[in-house]
Amino acid sequence: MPELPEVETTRRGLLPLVGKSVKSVTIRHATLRWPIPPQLVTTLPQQILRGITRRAKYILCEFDTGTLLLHLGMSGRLCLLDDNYPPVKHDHFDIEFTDGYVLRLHDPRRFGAVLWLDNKINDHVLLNSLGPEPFEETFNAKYLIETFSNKTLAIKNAIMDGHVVVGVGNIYASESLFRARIHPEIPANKVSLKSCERLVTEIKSTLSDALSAGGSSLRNFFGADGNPGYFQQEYFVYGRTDKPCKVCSAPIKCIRLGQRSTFYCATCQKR
DNA sequence: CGAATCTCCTGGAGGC
DNA sequence: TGCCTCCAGGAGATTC
Repeated sequence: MPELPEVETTRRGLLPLVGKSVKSVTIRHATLRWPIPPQLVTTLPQQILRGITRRAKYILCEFDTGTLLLHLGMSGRLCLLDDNYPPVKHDHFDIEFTDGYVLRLHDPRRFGAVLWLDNKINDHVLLNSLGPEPFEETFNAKYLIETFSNKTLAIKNAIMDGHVVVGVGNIYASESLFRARIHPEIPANKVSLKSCERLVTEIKSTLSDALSAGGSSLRNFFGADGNPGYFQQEYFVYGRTDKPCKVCSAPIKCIRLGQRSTFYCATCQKR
């Protein structure tokens, strides 16, 4: 499932499309997380793609009359094709450009989204209450302490909440907590300032390490060019149940937290 | 309000 | 080979 580094890698891979003019839009399977708006077929053609930005895990394609919001869900992949190749199963949505390039959404589990935002995008309900981007200066230990002050839920669940900070998915939540030596079950409001400082540092470095590695490592991620644009990244704890901790050799534990697998080292991450 | 649970969906893995 | 069950997971919706 694409986490923030995969989404950002995908966005960068799509940048060659900026400046190009839309020729046609094809919707093959409209029922993603929400229905793909049918009016895209008539509104997008002849518009020029002005820019591609990102907020949280949303990819935002700017046109003159609005913004196309793309989300990859868990199994989504955006391919940049140099010709209109025959679609395969789960190729749900295409934007064909006048020079032959095609932006194609492939999403087997259909948790992804394609939406059209008319208004100022920051007013949209999906975007207007998001927390800071992890790489922003405003995401710091002081902010975390204040945000956590009334939160009793487990710290791991807290950092996966997009209203706290965006872009920390299940893999990087476990990885960041390990690197910060924080037990995932500690109530958020019990995490000390020192620990929050380490956590902020490690969330930033974990995500930026993954970004420089070209995304993450899950089997269904592909770069925007359609190739497996990643290499297997070494995790400290994620998916390493019972394997030795890379720091202390104790066996890695796996528990369920908020219906999600959570990995940690009981020796390195004290309660 | 916060917190926990439910839900969407398909493919792959494992059991028999 | 086939069928069944379980699991994976982003994040909004629902419930308490």
